[in-house]
Amino acid sequence: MAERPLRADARRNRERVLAAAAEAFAERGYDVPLDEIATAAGVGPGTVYRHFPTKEALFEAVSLARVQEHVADARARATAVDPGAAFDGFLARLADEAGRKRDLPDALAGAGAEGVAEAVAELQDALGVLLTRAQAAGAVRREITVKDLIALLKGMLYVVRTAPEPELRAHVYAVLRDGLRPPAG
Amino acid sequence: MAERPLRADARRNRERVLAAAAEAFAERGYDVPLDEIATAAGVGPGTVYRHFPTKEALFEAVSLARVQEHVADARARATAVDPGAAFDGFLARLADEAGRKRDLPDALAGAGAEGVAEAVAELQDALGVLLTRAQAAGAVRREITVKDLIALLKGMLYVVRTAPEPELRAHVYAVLRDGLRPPAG
DNA sequence: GACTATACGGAACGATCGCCCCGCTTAGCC
DNA sequence: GGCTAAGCGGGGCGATCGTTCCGTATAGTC
Repeated sequence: MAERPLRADARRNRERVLAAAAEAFAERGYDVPLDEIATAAGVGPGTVYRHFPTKEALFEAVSLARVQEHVADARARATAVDPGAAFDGFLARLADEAGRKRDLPDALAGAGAEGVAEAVAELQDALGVLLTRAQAAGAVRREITVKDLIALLKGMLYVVRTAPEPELRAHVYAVLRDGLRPPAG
Repeated sequence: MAERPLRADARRNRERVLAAAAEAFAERGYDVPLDEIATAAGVGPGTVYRHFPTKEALFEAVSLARVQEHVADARARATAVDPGAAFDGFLARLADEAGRKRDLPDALAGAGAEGVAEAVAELQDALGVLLTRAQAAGAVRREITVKDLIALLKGMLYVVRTAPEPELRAHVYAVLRDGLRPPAG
């Protein structure tokens, strides 16, 4: 165990690779060749493999960071005075982020990764709090489960990713938000 | 021009390839190796290329058929007495179909194909009729455009494709349907 | 049944890409 | 400054896959 600390250059390179990968995956999805990520990081492919055993592992590392970011966001909103607004705020931020990060839907899908699945579970918990509170406040229909919600979010992210027009996005968001409200009649 | 008619075996093989491709794309998306499609069709890869200049062309042919199927469906519902029900029916059928056809979202996306884009335009027209009538009947909120609707449909198809549980699908459908209704207040 | 254009099958080519190896460089330490 | 282990780079291997080529088979025609 007792992991020896990384050499300074190694740590720097690891970070560069992560940053380059985050950007590359965000812009072009999982399909970017690994060599391109390496080049963007100013590093050889071998170096990437020194830090991440596999391309998928690299993707997972990036996904993990992405998901955890939103876990933190959800937690931060968990105690807001207005549960409905807190819920909406989370959705809005997620939608906004998705416009810049092509890989967000895939990250949420987990792709069968160990650590990411755990983070998604955390996200479920954190989102569950937001959801339950919003439901209790009458801002969201009651039969929706956290799983439903995450599925819907993935759908929204997918739409946003393939449709850059802000107006269209706004409509999609509005439909989702209103669809989540308790039915009128 | 004056295309000479295909030889009998050629026409049979062409059809087999199309059928095999439709099934393969439906189940596994665009990523199925072409050789597998050929094998499933009981044909060599060369034969596939005799009928379709490129793998993408084959995919487009399949997509075209898929989209046209729904164009026909939309048109058939255009004159129904209850515009709201007609609209709902179209949505429901589309959602149902998506469960069995992984490639439907991509087909709708058009993927930059000549003929498919045209079919999607037709779908827009046909859907536009359904939409306008549903809006006039007060069954769908007015600010939604056909483009919004198609984007939302793509999102729904994506969700359905990645989530096999029927209950979850039903919830997603319900949220979408209710989100499309005119807001209560 | 023979002839020919059409079509078929599948081996092989080339490009792409994930991943590994190994000789060279360099950080960390005395 | 010298020593050593950690780290680096990039050439290259192997697998996958789209596509092509060409010798063989067969439908269509007389």
